[in-house]
Amino acid sequence: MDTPSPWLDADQQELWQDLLTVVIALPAALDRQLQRDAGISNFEYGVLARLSMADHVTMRFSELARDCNSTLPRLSKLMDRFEAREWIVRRVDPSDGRYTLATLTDSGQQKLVDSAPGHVAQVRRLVFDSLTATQRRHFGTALSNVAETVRREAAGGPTG
Amino acid sequence: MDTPSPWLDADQQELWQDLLTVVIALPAALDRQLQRDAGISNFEYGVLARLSMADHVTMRFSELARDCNSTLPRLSKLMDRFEAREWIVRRVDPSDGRYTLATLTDSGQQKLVDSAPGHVAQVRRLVFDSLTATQRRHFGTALSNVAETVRREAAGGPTG
DNA sequence: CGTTATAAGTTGCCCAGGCAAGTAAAAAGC
DNA sequence: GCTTTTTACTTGCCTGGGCAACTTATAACG
Repeated sequence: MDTPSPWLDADQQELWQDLLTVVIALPAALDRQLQRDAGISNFEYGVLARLSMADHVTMRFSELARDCNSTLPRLSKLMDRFEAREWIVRRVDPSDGRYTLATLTDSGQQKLVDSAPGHVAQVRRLVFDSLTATQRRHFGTALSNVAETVRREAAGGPTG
Repeated sequence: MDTPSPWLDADQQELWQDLLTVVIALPAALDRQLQRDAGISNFEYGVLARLSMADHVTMRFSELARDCNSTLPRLSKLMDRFEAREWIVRRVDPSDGRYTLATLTDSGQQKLVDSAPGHVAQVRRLVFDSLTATQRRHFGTALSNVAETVRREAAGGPTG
């Protein structure tokens, strides 16, 4: 392979700065709105949302962690809090004692329903309203590539 | 105004999931590489990089915080650590005692120079290599809009 | 000028999350 | 079938970062 120039050019720098702004400030903005209006974080919202879409509103911890871009310790501790608020119940998987199942309770579902509209509105406002229909398509395509690369990295990646 | 449909459609959902993956997993991947190869975080790298580009490698804390998407308390504590490692020196702005100036030391610059190549390579690998030239342009345009919106939100936003 | 208001940093308290070590259950090896 | 390994989750320890309260320095007001 030839020697790749070690630095980013001006265009790349600008894109990179904007991307940094988005990856840092966007989650912060989502957290602010959810914290203010619903007392939960963006991550917590995501877990409730994912569970609500599962069969019998029930999932294994490991699967839930993967889908929510989380680690197991992080999810385990979150579930402690959710259990205390009675938003989920924990039980050992009867078919394999290593797995733990989380099931969303009625009040957990209610919490999601209550906080969803404000959150969705915030997502619209911060992301979709900034883009034309064409831009949205292009953005989606490019983003899908980057997301795929990053997902692979998060798994075994180039190290494994 | 008419009633906006409260949910995202399928395309929007997909874009949104990819965006969530990127904003969560991309910083994590950057942190892993930098932590492993240089013992610093992505945020710390960004602060070193920004300072290195300033006149006399010196900036006011408030300005540095803005440019690095940081809060003052966060930056203040980071500077405690950097000062302990002698990567920066702190001094009161002689022209206005409220401001504090941070100046990058030689070893601070050295740290940046040492860690830059690996970091830049990681950025290339995770972002730019996933995109064609055309996608990169489109992506940059859309991203710039979103970044602008999010920056405004981080400042006074719609509340202020 | 003395008083009040505003701006820039700092500190303390608290909590979330990372990592490494520990536990428990199932699968593999022999 | 007993030991060893692997998988899934949990726990403890430690650090980073958010927020609110405090300190200090200038600006604005009268």
